[in-house]
Amino acid sequence: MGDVLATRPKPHTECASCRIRKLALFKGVALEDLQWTQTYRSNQLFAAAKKNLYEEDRTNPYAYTLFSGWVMLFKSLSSGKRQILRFALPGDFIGFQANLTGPMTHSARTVTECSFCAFPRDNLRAMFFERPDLAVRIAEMNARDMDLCQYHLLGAGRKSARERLAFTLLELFYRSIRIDLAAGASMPESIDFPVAQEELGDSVGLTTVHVNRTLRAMQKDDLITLTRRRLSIHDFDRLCEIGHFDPKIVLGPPPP
Amino acid sequence: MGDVLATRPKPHTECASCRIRKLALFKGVALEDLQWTQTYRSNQLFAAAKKNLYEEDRTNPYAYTLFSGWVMLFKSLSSGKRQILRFALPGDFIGFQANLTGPMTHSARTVTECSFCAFPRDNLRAMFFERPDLAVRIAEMNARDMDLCQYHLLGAGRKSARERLAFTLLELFYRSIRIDLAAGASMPESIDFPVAQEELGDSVGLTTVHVNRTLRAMQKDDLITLTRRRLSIHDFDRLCEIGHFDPKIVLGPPPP
DNA sequence: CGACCTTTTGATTGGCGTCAAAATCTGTGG
DNA sequence: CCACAGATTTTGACGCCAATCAAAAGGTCG
Repeated sequence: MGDVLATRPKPHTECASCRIRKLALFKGVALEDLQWTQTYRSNQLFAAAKKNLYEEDRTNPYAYTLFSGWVMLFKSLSSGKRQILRFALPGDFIGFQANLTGPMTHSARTVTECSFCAFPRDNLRAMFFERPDLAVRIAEMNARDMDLCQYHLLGAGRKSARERLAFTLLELFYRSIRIDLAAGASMPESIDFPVAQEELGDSVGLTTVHVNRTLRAMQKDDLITLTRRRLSIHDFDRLCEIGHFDPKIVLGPPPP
Repeated sequence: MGDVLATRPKPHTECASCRIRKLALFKGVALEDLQWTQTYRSNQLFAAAKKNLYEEDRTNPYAYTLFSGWVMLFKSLSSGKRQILRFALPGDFIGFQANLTGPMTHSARTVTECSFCAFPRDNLRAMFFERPDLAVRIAEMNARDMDLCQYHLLGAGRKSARERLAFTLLELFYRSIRIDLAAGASMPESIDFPVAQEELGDSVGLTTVHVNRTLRAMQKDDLITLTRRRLSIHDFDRLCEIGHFDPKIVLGPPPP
């Protein structure tokens, strides 16, 4: 509810923010142009883990580019059930929606500590008209998010528990290493994985209990290991097949 | 598969296309500007019911504005299972996605006879840069589609069969009367409903058999009637409550 | 160290899927 | 206008995947 966003200037590694800029909204934008957008944005913000950024049905004056940390976006039912729509990772743009001045259509909450930069939402339209390249870029980023949403709809509607989890684990794995891969690093076998099993369940449409049983079974089959906030994938090929996942979904087509 | 799109110049009512223009991509665009876009688009096209417009994983040179008829967009699994992502209704823009030159991320197939206008996809980017207002409009339409997709994800992940069907029936009802309502007509009690129960199932993530049983039960409870391609809604309030549906989702906030 | 999460395990239930077949509708050609 | 094939809807019996209920076992952090 009343979790407010703090503007602490301290706990943040400088280089993360810099690396992100190369992938986020301003990818490929010249430096002087970045100065230009300063007029449209406020300062860098920070939030602790498990803080609400904004809530469904309430207005929120900002949209954000996430610099570091994981955020979950979700919708809730009056019954208390919750569906996570997607996890936002560093570089993602969140809070953009059709009705820029109306109430939010979903809630956002930090999973880990996060840092981001906020854009006043009522400036966005003006900014797009002045900078069509940014508008196109937003449209494309949004289309990518849409694509992911459709994959998850396919999963929730038509896949078994194991298939859904395989897909989601692979998706988060590849998304989380994408930045490093782009920088030429080799593929790691494991990643930091700050998502609790309850949140995994809310993301794929299963109960915590069933998520636990299914993960356990997948571990016994030597597909993955998932312990104390760390995810290892042991058999990419088999897991991709089970989850109907193709790394290209996240990484894009391989360069020629 | 090889269902090709015919360019028949005949069976089409003129006024439908005209009404649609007021809601579609070019809503509020001056007439002379519409001429301008002629250079970017090809002629009006027609297709019979149950024809494929384009297919997942294959490239398709066009994006479309639908003028009349219903189209279903869906993803398939190798197992043959299918998930309908959304139904496109007159005025909707289809075939836009993050990777404009790459293969389609989903398939499209006509439900009824349809007419539409096609845009060469590789011109779209150029068009957006020349006309930022259209880029913004695309971004907004896309964001609205995204919002709907998220509602369906919530449904497939967290709602019961009856709740999902209530939502989808109401959504299609309101979307289908939206154009007439905007023209000042009063709310009808029933609409043409060309969607088979199998397709309803593929849309909400249920089997045909269970869709049938659930619809039947909802009819017994005097909520709806659904026979021979016609949907009547008898108790809007109760159905909205069951489906967690708010007409504002489709109609937007009421004018002040 | 103690309160509170998060994970794990067991027992039981139930909503929806699966399989099968009949009934009804649709449209197409004779 | 009827006959017939194929599509769509309807009904019944049965099974299973995942939900629910309950509680123990770790982990984490003040």
